[in-house]
Amino acid sequence: MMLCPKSAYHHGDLRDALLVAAEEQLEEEGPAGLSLRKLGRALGVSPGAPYRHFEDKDALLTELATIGFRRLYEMMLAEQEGAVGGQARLRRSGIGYLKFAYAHPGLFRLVFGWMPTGDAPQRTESGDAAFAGLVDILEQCARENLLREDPMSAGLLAWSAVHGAAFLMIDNNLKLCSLEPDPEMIGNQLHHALWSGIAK
Amino acid sequence: MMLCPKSAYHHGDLRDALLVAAEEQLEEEGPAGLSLRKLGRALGVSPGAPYRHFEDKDALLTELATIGFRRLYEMMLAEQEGAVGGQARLRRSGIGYLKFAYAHPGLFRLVFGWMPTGDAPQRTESGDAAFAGLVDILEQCARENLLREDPMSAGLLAWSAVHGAAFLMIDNNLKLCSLEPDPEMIGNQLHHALWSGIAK
DNA sequence: ACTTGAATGTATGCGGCGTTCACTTAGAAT
DNA sequence: ATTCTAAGTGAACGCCGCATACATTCAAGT
Repeated sequence: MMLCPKSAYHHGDLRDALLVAAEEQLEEEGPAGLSLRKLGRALGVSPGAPYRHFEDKDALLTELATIGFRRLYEMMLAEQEGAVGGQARLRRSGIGYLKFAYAHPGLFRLVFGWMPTGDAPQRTESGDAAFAGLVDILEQCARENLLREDPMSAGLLAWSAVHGAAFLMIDNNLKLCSLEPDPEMIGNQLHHALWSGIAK
Repeated sequence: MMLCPKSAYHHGDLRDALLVAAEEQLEEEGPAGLSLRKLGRALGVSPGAPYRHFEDKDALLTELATIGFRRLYEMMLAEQEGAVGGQARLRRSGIGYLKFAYAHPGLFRLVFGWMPTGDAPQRTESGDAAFAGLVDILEQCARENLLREDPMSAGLLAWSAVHGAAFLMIDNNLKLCSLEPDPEMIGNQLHHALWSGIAK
């Protein structure tokens, strides 16, 4: 392992460098503006070099999406740290979801909105894990006898709501509701209405 | 207006033909796979011809997004036809939203997920109109004394939920909840949980 | 009917991109 | 020291977005 490359010829850690630079370009210019050649140029490497580490552009984006999904899940876990009770955990993990989307809108959109040629299996695995986390929380709620419905139905609504709010936030559509794009605030408001329903 | 072009030179209705063909390509290959040259080729016209009708590729996509937003709104209106009472209207228009996303996933993603260089004003207008429709329904609910919260808060949750469910549906993530991507069913389930809340 | 100007489509070319491939280099294993 | 392999080079191909100069058709206006 060569962490400090002395030779200009071999970069030493091109694969990781590509992923880091790719995420940066993704946030700045979207998936269309991301170019392997540009990445190579930015890292002082030839146009063909990235292909030693990724089969093609889709492969890089798929890996980025997989990493992004894992980081989203980690953010949800980190945010529930210390929360006790199913309701609090649900609220905090939703806020984690929104915080991630707000901090990394390009990556968030890549993870969900952009499917690199037919359901990459690794990405789906990450998704399974994240959803399993949500179900775990809702099952705790069920054990605590808090739920009106079965965990799956509640899970659909909870996930849909936070997922949709994340998109509305990063697409700057919240102004239609006269709301600021503040993950903490939106998350709390969402949770409140979700928990007790919108009807009398 | 020349609807049946006799001369091979002038297409006669290239602009509309481009939009139609573009939507087709969008659904088949996504916004990245959509190419003005390919559209020209498919319509038997030179590579530069589309630029007589659209300033650039972004302009075409922006127009497509604007049209898509309007059609989404129309589908929501059509679906509430005949429904009386705020609650029924809310449920039906949500189902219209989901039906549109399910029928035109590429267009739906374009409308929301893809922002062609900085907030095209027309697209935003269409969004305003659609959201105004939602607010109208919720204000009717408020007049009927059905709502626990103010219309805006309820609107945030309702829109978020249906928006998120639409994305989960077209990204084929509903299988994580063991649910079929059936707009009518999902819409009803969502509405039920939304209306009464998930908690006891 | 004739002219004229605008609208529409063609031909061509530039630079960037994804991708491939034959070649070179550097470092590790023997 | 030799060999083997992973990593990078540089040139090439075709496609793309886009710009420009040119050609053709249509619709008035006289």
